[in-house]
Amino acid sequence: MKLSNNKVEIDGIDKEILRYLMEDARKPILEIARKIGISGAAIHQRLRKLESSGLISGSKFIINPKVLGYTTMAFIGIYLDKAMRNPEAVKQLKEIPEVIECHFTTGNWSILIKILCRDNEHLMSVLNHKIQTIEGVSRTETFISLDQQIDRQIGI
Amino acid sequence: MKLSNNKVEIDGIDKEILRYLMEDARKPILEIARKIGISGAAIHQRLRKLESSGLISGSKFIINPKVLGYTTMAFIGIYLDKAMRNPEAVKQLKEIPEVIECHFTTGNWSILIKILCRDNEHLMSVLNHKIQTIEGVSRTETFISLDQQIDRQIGI
DNA sequence: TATGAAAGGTTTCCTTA
DNA sequence: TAAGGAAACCTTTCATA
Repeated sequence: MKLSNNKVEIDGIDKEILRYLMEDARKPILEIARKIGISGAAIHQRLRKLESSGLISGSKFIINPKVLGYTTMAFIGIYLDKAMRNPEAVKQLKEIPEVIECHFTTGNWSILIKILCRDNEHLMSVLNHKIQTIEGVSRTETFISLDQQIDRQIGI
Repeated sequence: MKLSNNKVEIDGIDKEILRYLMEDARKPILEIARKIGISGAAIHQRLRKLESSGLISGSKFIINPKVLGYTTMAFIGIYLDKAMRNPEAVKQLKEIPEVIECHFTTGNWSILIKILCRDNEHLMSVLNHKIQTIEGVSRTETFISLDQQIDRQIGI
């Protein structure tokens, strides 16, 4: 149900279903159905409702980049020239596969990105040859993530 | 196959399977099997291999926090007193449900976190009553994400 | 909002190349 | 070591309450 403030209302059963599937998207629906005590078809119907409300944006297999040799994660604050149209810079950032997040932010920087590289040498090369060469990028500040301690979705 | 440099070697079929499942974790395996031209059982066997290599860390339903009323994302750089043991601060950050990422970083801050709040008022309350009250936190710098333009996994 | 039933998909095991 | 067939179980949709 969609409330006037545009939030979606979900009940305890919806939450229970989502908590299982947020942990493991391929958990058998019938297994969840037996734990909750309703039919599999009822769960499918609720999932369709949650999908059309926009609460569920999809499902993903999560791959571990370290196993592919991507061991260096970094945040980069980007200063853009006043003259530069931000959307053009973002368009170019999208072409860089190492860039995995990009945010327009308040504060000193115009843009904050998260990037994933094989090692420090690769990071330096992406900075010098891909980020710094984008038109309008005047300066960057790099923060390497030495260790990620928390990575989760909002609790429901 | 695990190479001496600890990277895992995957072939074109593995990549094709993963590309489908990284987009949609519940995509029918038999549908993928028909597109690739091998049996469903062969795909399951490859997925088991990829799981035991650690390349696949699991699967998740992705929920859209905006639909639950969480519209304000922010990054917070945290300065810790020298005396403070960082792991103790992280332990306390894990208890704050709004904190969805936490990184030890190089640079000015000890810790960089990403948080998800309902609105600016909620953000201010988390900062003042939850983050700043952690022992050892001396100062914070907040960057609100006005708009996230890129959010993806590493390409394979 | 929930159900049973039916058609098709998942997953495992065993066998084969 | 990688692939396929078969069997038991699960998913998904539909008609229906």
